[in-house]
Amino acid sequence: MAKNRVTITDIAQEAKVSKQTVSRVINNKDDVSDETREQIQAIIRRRGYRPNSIARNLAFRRSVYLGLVFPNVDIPLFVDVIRGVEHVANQNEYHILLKEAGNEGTKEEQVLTALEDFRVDGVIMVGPLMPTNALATLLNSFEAATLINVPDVDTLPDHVTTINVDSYAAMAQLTEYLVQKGRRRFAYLNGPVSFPAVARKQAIVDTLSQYGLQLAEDHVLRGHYTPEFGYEATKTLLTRFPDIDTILCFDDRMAIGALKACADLGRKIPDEIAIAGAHEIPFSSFTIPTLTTISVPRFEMGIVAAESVFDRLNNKPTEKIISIKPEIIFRESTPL
Amino acid sequence: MAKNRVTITDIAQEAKVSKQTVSRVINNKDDVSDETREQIQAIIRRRGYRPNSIARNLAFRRSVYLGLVFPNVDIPLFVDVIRGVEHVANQNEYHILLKEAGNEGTKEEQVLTALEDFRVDGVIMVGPLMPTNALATLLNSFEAATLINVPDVDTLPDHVTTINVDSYAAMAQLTEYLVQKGRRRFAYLNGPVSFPAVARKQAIVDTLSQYGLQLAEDHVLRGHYTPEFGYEATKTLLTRFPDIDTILCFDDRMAIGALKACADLGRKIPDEIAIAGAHEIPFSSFTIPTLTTISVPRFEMGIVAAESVFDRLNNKPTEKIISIKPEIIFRESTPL
DNA sequence: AGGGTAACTTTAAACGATTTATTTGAAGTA
DNA sequence: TACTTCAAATAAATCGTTTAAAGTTACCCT
Repeated sequence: MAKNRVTITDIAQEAKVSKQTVSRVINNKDDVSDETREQIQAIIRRRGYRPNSIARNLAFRRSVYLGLVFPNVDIPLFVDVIRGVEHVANQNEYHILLKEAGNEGTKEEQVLTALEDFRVDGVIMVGPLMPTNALATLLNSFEAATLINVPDVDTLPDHVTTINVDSYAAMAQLTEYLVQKGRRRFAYLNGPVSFPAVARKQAIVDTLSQYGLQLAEDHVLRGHYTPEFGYEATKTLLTRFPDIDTILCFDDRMAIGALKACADLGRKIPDEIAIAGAHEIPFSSFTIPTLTTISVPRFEMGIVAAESVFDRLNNKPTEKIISIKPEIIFRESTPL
Repeated sequence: MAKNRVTITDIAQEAKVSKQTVSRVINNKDDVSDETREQIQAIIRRRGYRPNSIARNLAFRRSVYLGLVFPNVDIPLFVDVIRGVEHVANQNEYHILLKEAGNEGTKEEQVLTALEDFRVDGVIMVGPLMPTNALATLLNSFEAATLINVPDVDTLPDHVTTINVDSYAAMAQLTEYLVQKGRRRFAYLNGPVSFPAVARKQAIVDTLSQYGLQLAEDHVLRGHYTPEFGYEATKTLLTRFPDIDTILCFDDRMAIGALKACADLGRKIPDEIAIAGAHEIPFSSFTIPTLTTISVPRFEMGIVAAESVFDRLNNKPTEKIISIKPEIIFRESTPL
């Protein structure tokens, strides 16, 4: 039960010194004799005193909080990014306030406002969806902000760092590879609206058109990051367009559903149909067949994001735009 | 950039009223005339005033924070439990402070102490590993605490709620089913030390012994929740003990590795070897063959955990010990 | 007109720390 | 002795809000 907690005043009284002397001891400052210091420390230990962080944060002007905003905890980046951020936050003795902003960005404003109320020192936001200029205004309230996967990086204020995965380049490279292997009829299972989702589709379209090919609109389906969607979508596509020879997926989870659908339909992978995913997950090298995927260094993104925030807070020079190169991992689901 | 923020004093000055009147307006209290109220609200809107939550929390004795502690963000329960907790926290206008305590529980004390410093109103802790009596002492600092998956529930203080999955019952049922299908030589891929890990193994041992069978110690390997471990462990086991006919896994991720290993070794599932996992993941119905698994209602656990905390905070009557029944989902990886 | 009451407002004191002066006392210097 | 210097400690103000108590009107009633 929340007991009546010991305060700095209690300690000061018992030690027969002023609160300020106690405060000095707590914060390891000078101007306290060794004798007094030890005596106060002994009392603190004995009484089990722990300074109230809320009061402390009010007096400091630092809150020691970092806001971490995801559209949804279900997105592919979530676990690894949070691991990276936690790691760096711990090193800096910061704490993480976690928020969901909704898959359609509906709660973004509300969430940022709440974080502002808590005077978080910095914000890391993954995949914001609101208009960039409105976002820029909201972000003005924070000393440091880092956005992951966001378009229009140029129009953002100076104190905002952006980290983008170069989704376009990776998908273009993968598409080109498959075209050179003789693939002609591409389909794309797209994810919920997001910046990388748009970029990747554009990469496919552009690359195909360089070869005089095209990605038909009815070969593109949009859905969630689930094997269920991948399964159903693949069945639908292959029923309607049996000559499809390549299915690119926004996410490995979808791709796993696609693999299963092909297995159920008796379509050979990769001979008849090539399949590739993205956002490597631990399972993609354990599927049957193993899955070709675009690997995004998610943990590193979390690390870099958090570091950029702390660099801002400490007025260190920081890059404003950070681009991360994904890597294509070729496995059995695409032709050699 | 952190600009100089508008305070309640600024609003009071501009409205030519006292801070307290403004406070009343903010908190929707009585004793303010409609005229004054509207006027103040207008000023608040115009100046973009937002009350400082830190100062607020200091004045209230509620922090509006919930601490959420996991051993690691990589554990099977993580994403769904957090979703559940977030959901309920949002409804109550609470905020989540997320903490990792380490897979060996090394940081548990440190983390709980930090949460105490922040005066979180309640704590939800998943899979604590420290000795129960030490834990009980630490939890005394909180008004409400809920533990998920913890042994020795009886020795915990009254204000602590525990939520346990009845891992023992489910695993016993599954084992019995497989024995009745004629399986005799069981192996078990165990997870990192945790309460459910211990309980499930015991369930296998006990059930087998009822049938005069036993789980040989060298048929039990321990490792992390990864397909890699499942893969390697399965290969090791099947090489050393080719007559194993059942591999039970602590987690679906391991089981997926086991499936792959059997495929690589040319062992037929389920005819030669039955495989089952636990903690249903989205993929387990998309593996080839599909995976039999013990399904734990993780999202509901998050919901229930958060609700129990709020019930405590609001002095509503609450159950002290909540037991959750997992469900066995039979699929292709075990005999019909 | 006096008293009572309701409707508002204001003053002042928390909340629990830090920060900014200021004071005290002892030691050093000329 | 008188003056400066420095360390050690204290007092008071501050952070931005709420809460409790006191104060002011205005209105109604007899």
